[in-house]
Amino acid sequence: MATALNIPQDAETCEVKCGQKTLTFTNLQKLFWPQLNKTKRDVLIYYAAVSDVLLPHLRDRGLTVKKYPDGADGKAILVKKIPAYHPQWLKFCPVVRSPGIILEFPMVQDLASLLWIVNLGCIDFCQWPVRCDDIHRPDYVYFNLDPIFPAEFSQVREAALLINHILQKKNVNAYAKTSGSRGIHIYVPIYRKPYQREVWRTAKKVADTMAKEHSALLTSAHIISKRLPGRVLIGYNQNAGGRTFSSPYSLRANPQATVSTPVSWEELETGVTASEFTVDSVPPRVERIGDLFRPLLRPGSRYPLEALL
DNA sequence: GGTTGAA
DNA sequence: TTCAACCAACGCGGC
DNA sequence: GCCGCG
Repeated sequence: MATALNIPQDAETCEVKCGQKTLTFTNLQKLFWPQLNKTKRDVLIYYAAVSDVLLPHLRDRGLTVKKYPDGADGKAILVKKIPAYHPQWLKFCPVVRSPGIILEFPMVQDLASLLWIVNLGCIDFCQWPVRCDDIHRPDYVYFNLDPIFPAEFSQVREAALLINHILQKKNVNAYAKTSGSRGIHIYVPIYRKPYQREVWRTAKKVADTMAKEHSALLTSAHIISKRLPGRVLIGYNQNAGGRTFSSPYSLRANPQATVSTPVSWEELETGVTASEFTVDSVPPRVERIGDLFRPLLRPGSRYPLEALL
């Protein structure tokens, strides 16, 4: 059952009980998507509605927070250090950046933390691929598929299906979500053993091999000028240290208010588009089919990194 | 968007 | 009480 | 060492 947030339609501010915690929502009528007539209130209601499927993916992972004080078309402010005024129950993941310098990344451990961060003016969520108890060993390998002009989303789908087919031949199950804009993200859950660097090296090897063997469809070139037009980029560099991935079910700050949405391989075969998954359509979809990314949370669905080679 | 701290 | 300032930074390859 | 990239 989805979490419904009880905010009066026309309230400008509102106090909400979240278990023992009390949250104050502010500027609720602020238009975040003027063309869609969607407000900050709609963002809070969206995240509450999908919180059952979103929270397990965010749990124990550091986040980078992006604020959009002027809505989805406005400037974005990246906030790595949450200011001192945060509630005392918000949890952090301390990361030693260099000797004597410790950065504290916020973690969303419950609904209250999620909504407190959303109230800062946050639209999209980016999470670390590692959990805080072992910040050097990722939980998954990640490929970022992006169309290179004039390629379109249909080619990205085709590329995703090809990559899945190749991984299936290695008896590896992968999971896909729309990026929310023009691409698709592919996740392969791995045992937490190899260091980030090793995961990156393997991702590069896999991407380069696939691009070499299917050069009419794929490219893995890091340098933009070396990417052939009309191909699909299979990006591996997000596996490098210190990078974050956009979370599943994250809203995107684009004019359509799309959502980065897990999709099945069958859906990709029958031709879904990225634009059909939005702030309006995703909550009922999640109610209907649950979380297609749930296997990523189960220890039993993981592979040794070498299985991808 | 929210807060702090200076004017 | 008003108002400006602040709010990130790094790993990787290639050259 | 610096640039391009994300």
